Amino acid sequence: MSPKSCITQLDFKGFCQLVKQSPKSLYAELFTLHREQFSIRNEKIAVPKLQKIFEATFRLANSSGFQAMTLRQLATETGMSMGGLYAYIHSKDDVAQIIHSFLNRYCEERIERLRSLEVDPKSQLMGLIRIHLFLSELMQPWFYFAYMETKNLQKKHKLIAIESELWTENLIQKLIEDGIKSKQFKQTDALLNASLIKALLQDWYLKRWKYKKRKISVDHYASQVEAMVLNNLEPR
Amino acid sequence: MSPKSCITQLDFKGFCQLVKQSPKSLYAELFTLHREQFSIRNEKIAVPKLQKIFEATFRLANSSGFQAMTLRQLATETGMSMGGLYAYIHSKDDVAQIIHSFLNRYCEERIERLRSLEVDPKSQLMGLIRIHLFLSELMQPWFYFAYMETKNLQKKHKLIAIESELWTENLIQKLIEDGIKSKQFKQTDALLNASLIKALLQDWYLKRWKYKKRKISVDHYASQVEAMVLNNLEPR
DNA sequence: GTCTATAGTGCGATAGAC
DNA sequence: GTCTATCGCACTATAGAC
Repeated sequence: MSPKSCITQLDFKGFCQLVKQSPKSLYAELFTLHREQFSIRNEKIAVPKLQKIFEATFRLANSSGFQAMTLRQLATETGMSMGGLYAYIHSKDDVAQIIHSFLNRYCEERIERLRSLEVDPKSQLMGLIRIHLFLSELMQPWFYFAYMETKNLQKKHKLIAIESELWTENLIQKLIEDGIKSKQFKQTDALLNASLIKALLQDWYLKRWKYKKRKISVDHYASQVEAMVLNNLEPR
Repeated sequence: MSPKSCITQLDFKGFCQLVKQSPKSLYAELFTLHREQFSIRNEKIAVPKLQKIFEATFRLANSSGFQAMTLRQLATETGMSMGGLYAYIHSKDDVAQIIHSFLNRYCEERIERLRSLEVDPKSQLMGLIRIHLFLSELMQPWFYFAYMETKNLQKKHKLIAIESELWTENLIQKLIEDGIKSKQFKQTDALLNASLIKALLQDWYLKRWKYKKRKISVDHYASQVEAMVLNNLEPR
């Protein structure tokens, strides 16, 4: 797909073709990035096991909390033994830390790459909203986990998580400020508006169960958020 | 204060005078409502201890999760012994359950009482937004706890929590629909708009640390949310 | 690389003195 | 009503066979 295609006109299906992500490629990337943390050396063996481990972690942790999940449950759920599990993770907390740091690197890389496809502030902002929603749709359990389990992290990793929360917000804020300068947007509190937009983006992955039940697609949600944001930012 | 005073013109200070809540009255109400769950009979002794227990629970659980909090920590933090603690709670899960069900009853009662002070749909909606924000400001640790720890509850109590999430959303939805009928609002998807408004309301207590750091008051936040909602619902 | 078996820890909860 | 002391259990993590 041409890198010149506008994100603002992209739907979720098009987005998926653009990022070409499969479960296999995802966990291969995870294995490469965190190689030194695993005792396993053989990628062919590791990748499918990692997929099992992380998918089971999301099932268990996202339904009753990471702290409540025991490694015995995780072993049962993955069909592995306790000992087998420990070839892939050094400790329970390691799993949470890997999820957080992999998700951060993964998303920042994609956002940086895709958002440069638009030129004017308004299109860039609309593009960023779509990218964020589509990414969180593609990686919903990861986003949900990262949001709910941040406070279980050690202080060091907690600070990184907070920085990452503020990073997206900052991007949004800058785009609003640029839009005000170029008269596409009216004068307004850019930072507070950025926070409110962030809240709308996060609700998509925090309340997925609700939207799924109501059969609201991510494309429909994106267009509603875009409309709300524009109604609030554009001069009347 | 006169019950005729409009909520739409109320600030947080006025709201506090209206509900006349003090820590003591709050925990007295909690003791009365959950009397049968405590072994303690003497209210004079129980109320200050309950305050200590719940405030310590919020400190510990809201910073690193309820599951991670141990009863030994809670005992240290309250200056009580393990044995002493068990005169007030029958189990650790009891604490979470009491927080959830007390908060629900507490808020529903206040919302029902206050929201009837307005007449037209638009004012009612603005009033409901303010009441919700002010209540969550007054009881921030409670709201935060309820949001983050819902999934730790047993199935039975989890369902009640979900119902409560949908209850407010339903109120908002109905007010939007009424506003559409009375032509105050333009034709729009009332339910989806209600969800988005809910997300904005929840962000206030979920990201309190952020707003506090930026010195954004609940009054300012409320006016921004109101503006955003009206820009989106009113005809251009 | 994966298993079974188990060591060692720290938890929630209780019994009984005061 | 509150304390100290302790029980029994389930957990994380590891050692050693295969």
